[in-house]
Amino acid sequence: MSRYDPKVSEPKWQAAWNGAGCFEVRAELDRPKYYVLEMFPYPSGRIHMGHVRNYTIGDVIARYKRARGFNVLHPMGWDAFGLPAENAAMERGVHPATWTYGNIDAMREQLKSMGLSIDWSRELATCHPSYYRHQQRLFLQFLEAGLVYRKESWVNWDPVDQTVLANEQVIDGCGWRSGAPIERRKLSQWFFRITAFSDELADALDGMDGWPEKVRLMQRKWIGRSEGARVFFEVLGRDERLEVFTTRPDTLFGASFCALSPHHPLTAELAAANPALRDFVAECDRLGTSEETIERAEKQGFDTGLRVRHPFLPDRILPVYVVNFVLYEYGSGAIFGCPAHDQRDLDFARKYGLDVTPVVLPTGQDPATFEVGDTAFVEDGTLINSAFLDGLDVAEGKRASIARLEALGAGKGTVQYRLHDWGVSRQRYWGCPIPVIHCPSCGAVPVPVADLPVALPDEVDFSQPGNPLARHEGWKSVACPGCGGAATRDTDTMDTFVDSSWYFARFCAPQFEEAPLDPAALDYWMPVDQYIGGIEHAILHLLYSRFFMRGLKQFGYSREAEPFAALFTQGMIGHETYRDPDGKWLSPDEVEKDSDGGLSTRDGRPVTLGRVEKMSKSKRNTVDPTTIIGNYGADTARWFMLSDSPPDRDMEWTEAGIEGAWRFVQRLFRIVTGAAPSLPAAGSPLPAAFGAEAFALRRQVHKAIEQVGRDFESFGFNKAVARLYELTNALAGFRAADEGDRWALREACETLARLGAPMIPHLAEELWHRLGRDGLLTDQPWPAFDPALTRDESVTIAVQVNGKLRAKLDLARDLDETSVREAALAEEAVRRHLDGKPPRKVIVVPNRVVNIVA
RNA sequence: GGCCGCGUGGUGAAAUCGGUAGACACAGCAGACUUAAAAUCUGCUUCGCGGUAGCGCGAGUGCCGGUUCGAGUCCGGCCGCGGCCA
Repeated sequence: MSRYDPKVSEPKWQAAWNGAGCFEVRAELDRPKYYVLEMFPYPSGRIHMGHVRNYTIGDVIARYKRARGFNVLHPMGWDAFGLPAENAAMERGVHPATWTYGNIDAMREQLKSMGLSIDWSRELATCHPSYYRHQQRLFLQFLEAGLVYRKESWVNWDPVDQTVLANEQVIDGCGWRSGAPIERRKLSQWFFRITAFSDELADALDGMDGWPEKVRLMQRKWIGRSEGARVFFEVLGRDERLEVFTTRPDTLFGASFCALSPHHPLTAELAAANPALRDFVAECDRLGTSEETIERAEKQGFDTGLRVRHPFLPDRILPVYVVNFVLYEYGSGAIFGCPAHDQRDLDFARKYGLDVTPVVLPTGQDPATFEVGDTAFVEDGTLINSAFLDGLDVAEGKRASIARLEALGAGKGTVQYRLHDWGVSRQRYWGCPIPVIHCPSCGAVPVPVADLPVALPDEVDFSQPGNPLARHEGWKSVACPGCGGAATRDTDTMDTFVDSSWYFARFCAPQFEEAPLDPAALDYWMPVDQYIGGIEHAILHLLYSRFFMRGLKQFGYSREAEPFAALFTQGMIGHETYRDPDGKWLSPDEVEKDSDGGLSTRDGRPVTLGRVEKMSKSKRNTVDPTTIIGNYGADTARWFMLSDSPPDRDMEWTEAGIEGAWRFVQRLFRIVTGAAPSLPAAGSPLPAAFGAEAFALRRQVHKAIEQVGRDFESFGFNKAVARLYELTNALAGFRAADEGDRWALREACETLARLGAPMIPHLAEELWHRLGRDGLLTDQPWPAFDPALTRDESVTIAVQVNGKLRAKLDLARDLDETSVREAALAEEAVRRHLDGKPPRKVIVVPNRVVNIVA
């Protein structure tokens, strides 16, 4: 018998789908839509296993929903701007555009070989002027709406990439891409006013039940809404007040000092006249801006000599320090320190010998003896030593303190967020140019819409570090659109997160030219019904997209404020790691398994097996999807991806696993094609009667239809795989003897193909064809199950004595309780365990269990 | 340190509403076919004890306790792993 050859079948069916235009869709208002989207890839040049998993999951959903009658939008594009293209230009002298478009061509071919049900007519690349032109238009609309602004600000400067990074792109004080330690610099930057939506972005999370709770929590924390108060302290000898922010106005009576951020304006003013303070600030700067580093660093302060007056106690005078643990970006950049109830303040107070007065008493403690040692008391309790607040709890104390501050004009209740506005200026070439012209007399002037796009110049010089656009005089110099005078373009480009903040909306009408987005198309397709991608984008990309969507709504492009109705985050793919005797990492194809299970290199040196880790170039434990698809075909790769591990969990790629999937693909082909010649003609009428075997097979078939459908709806692909294994096993052991048997066998074979189609689409088409069916299986609706066949008429009931299984009964479904009880008590094993005594109690759970209490 | 998630055979896992723990697969073992190997097919495979065997008994879902006729599932405490935040 011939083997299934994916090298022949897969291109054949891909061509057939392509020729029939199966996946090219348009808005059809009378049909329900379903928009499936996987996070679009960065065109690095090759797909990796993470992509295979991501796009396989999405494709199963897309194909399943399509069979279920939905008008499915499943597009693909390229997140094509970004630094690697420039690195390639610097290292290899290839133009970023050439490099990027070449990579896109290569990866498109790889993705196509997976047999994905993608509407390729909608393909877009963010680096193409036909895309970024619209992005520039959107930028100007955000600008007009006051949602984009320019300000001087401290930035995280990546000295290796020579660019600015957003706070969230700084990880452990280092650039997220380069890994280089970050420096602080002050630059003029463009910002998206994401904080205009802080409350809304946080509040809307509550209703987003299609998102994992984990991601919603991460976003909520990122936004970091906290309620507190601004408190004004009178500065002695100066005609000004120091404003501090606190989340604990209830602890004001425990204040023993005030502290300024090294970047507070007052610090700068004092430092101008004080070299020692200047040195201290410089030392703080070396810490970087990472909150974690700052938190871990030893608390240090510098007494400015300034003194302030306590707002409630005119006689209480507090010292003002500049400290290394207060962030200028958060709150007002100044705090009051209450050592007894804040750990950082306590560490600081102990170091500098400041007063520690407890003002919150833990429940059950005696105020006369309660003392704070090395650990601040941060929980709820009763306020003491606090005049009019005494006796209140923390929440009441906050309210009362704020009320008094407001009455005295010494403060105000306020809400603070951790979220900052989104700085998007990047000093790079390969990004979307910011469509603004700087004129000496008119200031920052938007590029007129008619002049868009502001296209990137082709001629660029990458021989020096820094931004080639800033050195490109021919491109930079323009006439001011306002006054006509000599002016220069903004030479920064946008953070690539801007590109990915609206691509999903552009997919709705990617060729629409009049405007960035077609409101009618968005109205039909948006929101994305199912978004699928990695957890690493849980905060930034998803939060920026949610912000952008609110802008798009405001500009009338969208009626929806949320882009993604449901989100699924897939797990990572791991692989064993290997090292040679020198400790160097080895790739899986450099390692051989000996007959006794030991590992060695091809030249016979011993190999140390390391633990399973996420596939990465540095550990060399990657497996190339092209090789896998070349050797086994796309269906085998897809099948293994979906088997065994639930898709949200990390999975391990193994040789044995892919071999097992390959064997299944072959087995399924063998069984179905082996049975095909003996089957009744396709579409033969239902026989009048079935034998017991055929009836049992039909039951299993219809149960599988019900279960696999349910599994797909709930992302239980591993369970769907298990059901199809079961069905295949049943089919393999089935011997058809009469016409009814053969009819049931055809039904089983066809069902197997149809249920498997979303996961192994090429093989399913091949089987459908070999079973004598015309047309494409891809165009077939999802099979319906007969509810009469999914309910067994007899059930197995477990009989327990004192909760322990003693017997099993095969009884008619829904048999009356008395009969079930009798049957259970009549069991020999039950009688043995009852030891002749009457049962004390018998619990009968219909169709499931009988528990006899002895 | 805080918050969240997860702990089930040799391995990945399943158990949908508190009701037969281990479906399905991988790996392993035994057998059939074959000159042989591969492939394929059949069977076994949670652990312990007893029995020639069918089978019986006991234990068992990280640990300790609780609720319940009945707990992998619910509750409390602990331990371990992972993630996020600090």
